[in-house]
Amino acid sequence: MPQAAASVGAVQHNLHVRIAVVPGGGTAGLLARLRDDGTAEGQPQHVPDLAAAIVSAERASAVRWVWRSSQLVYPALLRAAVQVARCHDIELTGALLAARDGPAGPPPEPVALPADARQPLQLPFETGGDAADARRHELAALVTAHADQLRRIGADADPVKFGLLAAAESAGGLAAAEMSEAGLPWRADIHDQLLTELLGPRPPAAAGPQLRPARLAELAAEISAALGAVRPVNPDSPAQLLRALAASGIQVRSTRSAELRQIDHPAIRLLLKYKELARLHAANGWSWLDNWVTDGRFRPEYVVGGVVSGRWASRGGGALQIPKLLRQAVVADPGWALVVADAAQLEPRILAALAGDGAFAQAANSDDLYAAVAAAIGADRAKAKVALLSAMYGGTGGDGGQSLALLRRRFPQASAFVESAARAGEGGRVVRSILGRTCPPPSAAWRTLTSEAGDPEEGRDPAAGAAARARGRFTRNFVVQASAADWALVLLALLRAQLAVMGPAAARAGASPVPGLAAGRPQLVFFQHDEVVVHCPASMAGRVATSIETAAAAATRLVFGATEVSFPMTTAVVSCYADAK
DNA sequence: AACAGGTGCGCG
DNA sequence: AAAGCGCGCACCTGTT
Repeated sequence: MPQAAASVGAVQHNLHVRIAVVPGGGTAGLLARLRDDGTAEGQPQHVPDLAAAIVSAERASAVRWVWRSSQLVYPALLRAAVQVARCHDIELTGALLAARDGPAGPPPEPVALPADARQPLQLPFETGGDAADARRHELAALVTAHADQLRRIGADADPVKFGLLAAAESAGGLAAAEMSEAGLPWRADIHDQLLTELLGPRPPAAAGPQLRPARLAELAAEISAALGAVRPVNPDSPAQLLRALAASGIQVRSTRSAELRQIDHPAIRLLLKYKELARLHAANGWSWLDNWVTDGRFRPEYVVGGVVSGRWASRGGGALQIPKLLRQAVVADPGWALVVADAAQLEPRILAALAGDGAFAQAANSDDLYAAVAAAIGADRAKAKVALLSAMYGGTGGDGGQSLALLRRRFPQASAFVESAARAGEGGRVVRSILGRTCPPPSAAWRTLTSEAGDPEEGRDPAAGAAARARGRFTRNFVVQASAADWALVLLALLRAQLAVMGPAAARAGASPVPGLAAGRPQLVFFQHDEVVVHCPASMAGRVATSIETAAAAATRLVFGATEVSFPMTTAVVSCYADAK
């Protein structure tokens, strides 16, 4: 399928014409064509209309745009309805290299920037020689930094994989900006109705932000009464609550829901209900709606590589912690559909592919990995799942300890793989993901604590052993979580490329819901670790679903080469997000 | 009034 | 049901 072949190019970092870009001076910009070694070819070119220059260069050939940061440069282009196929993001790639090389590594060569560089394309008019000079210097610094990064990628122990990581991370930066621009379809009316049903009518703003909605006020009063408290207890205050619970004979160490659920008491039932509703009100109530949803779209800001493992984080709006309840408010536009796909049981499958454990890979070739593992060790599915998660996260196994032992015996190589990562972490070493993302080194405080002489298990600060084991759990998990993030990122990059070459649906499928982005085209609108959501004309949903399958298979091949392990996607075409599985 | 740290809970 | 890992955010409380 030519489409798939084209999309693989999206994450191969060395196949395209590279052009360095410095925007600035109103709609203008400065361009420099680069040779394979990253040096500039000829003189920098000043273009009065950067957006137009980018569009025409993209039409002429396959370009990888080299710029400081998609986060800075790309939103303005998107608002001008310009999408690019691929880029080299200096900041994101620099972070990957810095994590790999550490403080002792080559000094990062920062791109020297004028003070106004954080607002690209904002200056309405060319302001004369000084600004133009600054941009020429910025371009020179950019070209130098890029050449340095290419050299350092090439010097990696596995330059192909690390180059793939840099390309995928850069593609992630483009996808993140596009997703923020497109926004997740969000029906404020449905959200508001849900809040009103659960909490009571929205308190008038004049009453002040501290006023509880009716249902919460009612529950708070009932909790105080049920605890026989003389003065009203604020259920939002763990300290007050702990005292009031103790006074009525309820002994708990904390006020966590998990602990309270063990207790059978009328006040506790009310309290658990209060906590659930208060959380909804505080985190995703009317003020969230006011702040984050406009024109029927939720537009969060994603932080690509914001988690050390390479997962994305988000800034504001809690985009990656949207409660499942509120998926009811995520509804496709009329005539459009949501294609929701998540990678089933991703992390244990990743471990299977990483560890090269034949028996485990065979189990991971099943649609239900946990069931296959259960059959292999002769335990029930629930126990097998707990044991497997314990093996990946460093848990003690609890009452699943026996299953954990069976797991070690039946899948020795997979066990050894995570154990070895744990030992590395305990010893203060760093570990890397399959594509070469590197975990942070231990802090100076950790080194001081753990480096005291003596037997690791006795005769020293017990906190040292605890700290070493905690780091072991971190690195044990890192190799799996970060490799899963690698795989998901490559999938995202490939999918994005496939969607971009899908022609727009027939005009009558409806107008684009996103002015500025190509009309009638499928749009990525959400990415949450191992799950993607595409908003597309309903007539294209089948093709989008197929693209996701194709992208998953291609990602597996690029990241792991030939492997027996399968990575099935659970895909649903729905009009409401809540209806997906 | 602003800030830091602790607590708690949503998501994967 | 939580447990092991990774996050962001809101609220409370004590301090500056």
